[in-house]
Amino acid sequence: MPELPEVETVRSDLARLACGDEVVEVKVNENRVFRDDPSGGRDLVQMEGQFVSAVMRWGKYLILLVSPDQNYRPVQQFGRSIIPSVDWSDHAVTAVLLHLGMSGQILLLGDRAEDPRHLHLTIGLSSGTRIGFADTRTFGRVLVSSGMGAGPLNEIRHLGADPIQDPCGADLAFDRTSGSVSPIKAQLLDQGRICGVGNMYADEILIRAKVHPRTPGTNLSNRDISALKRSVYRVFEEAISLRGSSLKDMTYKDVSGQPGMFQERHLAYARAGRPCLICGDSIVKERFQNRYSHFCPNCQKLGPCD
DNA sequence: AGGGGCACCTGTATGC
DNA sequence: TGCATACAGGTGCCCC
Ligand SMILES: [Zn+2]
Repeated sequence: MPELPEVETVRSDLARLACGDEVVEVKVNENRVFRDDPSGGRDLVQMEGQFVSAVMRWGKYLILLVSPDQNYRPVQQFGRSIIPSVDWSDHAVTAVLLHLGMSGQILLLGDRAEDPRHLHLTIGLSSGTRIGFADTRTFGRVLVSSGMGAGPLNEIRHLGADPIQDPCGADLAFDRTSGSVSPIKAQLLDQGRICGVGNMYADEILIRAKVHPRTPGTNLSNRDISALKRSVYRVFEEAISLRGSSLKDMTYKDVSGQPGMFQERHLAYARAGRPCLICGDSIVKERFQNRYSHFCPNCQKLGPCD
């Protein structure tokens, strides 16, 4: 599943492939990807003839900046705090937002005869490169942002701190954690507090911090909060360097179809019944809010008394 | 206000 | 073999 490290891997590959290229052709095969786009995809088609200025990311959203000016580049293209602070109101720039949902893939396409199934959208570039958006479960979506100017894009205004993009991302993200009774895992999954964490990385963060997923925020010590912050960085930085996690189902692969390698470092996710790599006890799998949590009942205790 | 529940979707795996 | 069911889960919306 594409979460922050997978989307970041796609972002950096796509930036290398597409920056400076002209959008020659936009082809739409499946209108449902535009269900949240006010123009139903027409605005994207009208970008033919414009140029890719940058490929950015906030949480699990990919952000393509497209401009009629071939030489325009946003000031902080490779820096941090891009979305909240850069003022591009003096440029003719449009942001295209892509969310991969559960099974969305950005793919570097080859021969047309070998196009994959569920290819909903293709973007042809002047270099000859064809970029595809394929998505079997169709939870992914694409939309052209309505508002550019100072401050965040309207459509992702609700997102909280991005722990990698924001200089103090994890500090910002955890400032309200111990004031809420919500289970810590629900707080990690809340994109309005910290964005980019999904079910898989939530479990990997929690087991490294030795915190039980159902611990209410109000029961967390300062030590727990510090451990959680450190785990967020540890997990995301290592997962990005290993190009994300690809499981058996291969719902995530990179733009060239290659798997990531962070799944080999998993301590909890998809390891139910196998030994905890810290203490040897069996990892358990437990229903949690329409998903599953994977954790070690010995390393991650719920209360002070058990 | 904020938290819980659910719809959306389809390929794969499992059970009878 | 075939049909039914479970499962994977991010997001947004409804409801309390
Ligand atoms: Zn353990």
